[in-house]
Amino acid sequence: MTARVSVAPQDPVEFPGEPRWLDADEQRAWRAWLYSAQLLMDRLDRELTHETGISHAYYEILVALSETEGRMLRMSELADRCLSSRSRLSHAVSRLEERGWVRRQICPEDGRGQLAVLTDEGFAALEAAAPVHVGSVRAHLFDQLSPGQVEAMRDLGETLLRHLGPR
Amino acid sequence: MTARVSVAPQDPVEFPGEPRWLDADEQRAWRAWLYSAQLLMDRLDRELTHETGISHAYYEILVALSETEGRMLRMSELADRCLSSRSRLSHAVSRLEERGWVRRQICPEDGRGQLAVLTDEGFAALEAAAPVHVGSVRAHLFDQLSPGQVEAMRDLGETLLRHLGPR
DNA sequence: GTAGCGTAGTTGAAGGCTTGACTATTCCGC
DNA sequence: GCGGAATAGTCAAGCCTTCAACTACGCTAC
Repeated sequence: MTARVSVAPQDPVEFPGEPRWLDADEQRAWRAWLYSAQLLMDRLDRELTHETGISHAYYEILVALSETEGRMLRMSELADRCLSSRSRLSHAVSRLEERGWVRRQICPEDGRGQLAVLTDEGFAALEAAAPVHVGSVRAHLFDQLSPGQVEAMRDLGETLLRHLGPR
Repeated sequence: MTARVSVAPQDPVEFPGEPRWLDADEQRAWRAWLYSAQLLMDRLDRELTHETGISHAYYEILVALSETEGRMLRMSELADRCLSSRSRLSHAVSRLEERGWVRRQICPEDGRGQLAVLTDEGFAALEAAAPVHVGSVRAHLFDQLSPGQVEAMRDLGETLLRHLGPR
């Protein structure tokens, strides 16, 4: 993490000069954010996987598909929505195909493209998993926060998204 | 159904009946948090790995060791501080050992235990990486936020940690 | 029509992570 | 001391992700 190690006055190319180290308050804020984010994601993923056999990554794919007209999306569009690389998504869809939850279909408008289509079995699996996931998010996130904190969380997230966000 | 082996000393969550679904505001807050957290972590890890060849996971191990008296820790203590499983840490330390940055040492007080010790080379690698990491955290996090937002971030993180947190 | 380039998506190898089993050691009650 | 339970750590198998090719198609200009 942000160790306060002193460094020789030699300039690394991209980050020249002595960096502005984090002060004690920033340290504390950063660690609290990092630890809580890691623990929360880990917890949600574990509970979902354990109760339903669906990892959070797979869950996001199923959700993204279920929210579209026709329950289908181009592979790259799906990858973008899931914050996933093309390659990663391709592998993941292959594994979902093996489970019978998604199938591939050649895209009519663009011969290069593929459509990932959510099957009825896939939708049923999602329906079964959704209450578990919502339960976890409530228990470990919303039930722990005041309305003001929820508001702050949204504000924080949206501010960061404006900087990091999809282009 | 599932055996539900609870690893953490925490109540397993029950998911009875119809869940309390997220309303539109909660949805929005949740997605903003989730996406921003994923993007930020991904960004920090990528920049660090790209500039220094050290992944964020390895960086955390080096930092944890560097902050202790004697720059050494028991394997399990190190795993806890890095939010890592024992197995994962054991693998990671093996790879850090191959790089010459950490070495294992039998624990004098407990024959079962191992100490992970940060070498001088490891400390030097950390010194070189630290400015890069701090630069990323500043650029993508603190430079984007107002003082009030930083305060809110700390509050949020600490509130969640009280619920999820270690022991 | 075809050359050249950009885009969409897949693939395979390499390596990291997780799970569960396994060894070795210590602790504790007798 | 001794036997059983608990603890520390490692290891192997399998899954997942990444990276760097690679195939296939579309678009534009000549």
